[in-house]
Amino acid sequence: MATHDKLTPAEWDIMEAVWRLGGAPSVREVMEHAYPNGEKAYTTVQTLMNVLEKKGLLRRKKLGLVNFYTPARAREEMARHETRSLISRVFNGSAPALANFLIDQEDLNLNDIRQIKKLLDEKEAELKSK
Amino acid sequence: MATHDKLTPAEWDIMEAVWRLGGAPSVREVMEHAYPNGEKAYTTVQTLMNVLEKKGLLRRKKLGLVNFYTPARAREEMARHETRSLISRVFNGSAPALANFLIDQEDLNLNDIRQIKKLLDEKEAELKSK
DNA sequence: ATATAATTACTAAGAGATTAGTAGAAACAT
DNA sequence: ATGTTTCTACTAATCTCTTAGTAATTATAT
Repeated sequence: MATHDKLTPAEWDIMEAVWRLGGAPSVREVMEHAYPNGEKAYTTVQTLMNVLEKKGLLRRKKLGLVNFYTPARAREEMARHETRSLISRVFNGSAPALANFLIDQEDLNLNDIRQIKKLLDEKEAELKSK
Repeated sequence: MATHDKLTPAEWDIMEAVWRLGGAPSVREVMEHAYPNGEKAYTTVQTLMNVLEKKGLLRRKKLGLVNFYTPARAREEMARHETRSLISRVFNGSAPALANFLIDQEDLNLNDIRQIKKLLDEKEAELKSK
């Protein structure tokens, strides 16, 4: 249920911090990591984290009187989700179309290109072997 | 001013229709194209289009008593913007990281791979010639 | 000419996102 | 033991997005 809620920007900030910190950070740790200059109030961060728990993206465990939060999904999983959403909205559902666009529009240097080609070779070999 | 407002999902729907229709469609044309089964009320579409005009993404011109709208930005420009936003949020600002992810995670067939390689070759040649 | 239809401008209600305050409990410092 | 800090739970204000209604205006049909 609520298997795939989309992350809002503020929520993404929080998740980034949780993923980055690793383990089971508290509200305070997340706040200090995500907003080192007090950009957001403590209770704002707390609220966001509880919203994320309700959405099923964080898990909460109380030790003593303090809540500790762990991510319910890997960052990579979210990256895939966001990427697919871009592909379907903007590139008409075609991953190759996004790839083309990237190569056309974004700044890739010779090194990048070489590396991407290597990956493609590997993928190609993998496909052929099946 | 307001040089780069992000498109919300509903706004994206509208812009898609405007881009697709070409020329200078009216509210009714956009509505019929974007929501052929009356999913949204006429005035909803109207409101969205006026918001988009305020945000600088559509231009409005009144002929007789009817407003006609033209996109203020090309679809490709928006695609670039959205893609960059993904790259910076999710891929730590690295376009090659997204490319790698795509190749790893998305379903590319042999044809796709061949075509992407071709593009890479062209890009490589272009870079070397400078 | 009068009713009907289409369009606009304006307004607003409801939902979701963002921000943060307040009250109360627990721990801590002196 | 009392005052300070830190945390939670709860509440709420504000903002943005989404949806659509209403009133006025113009065009169309008969």
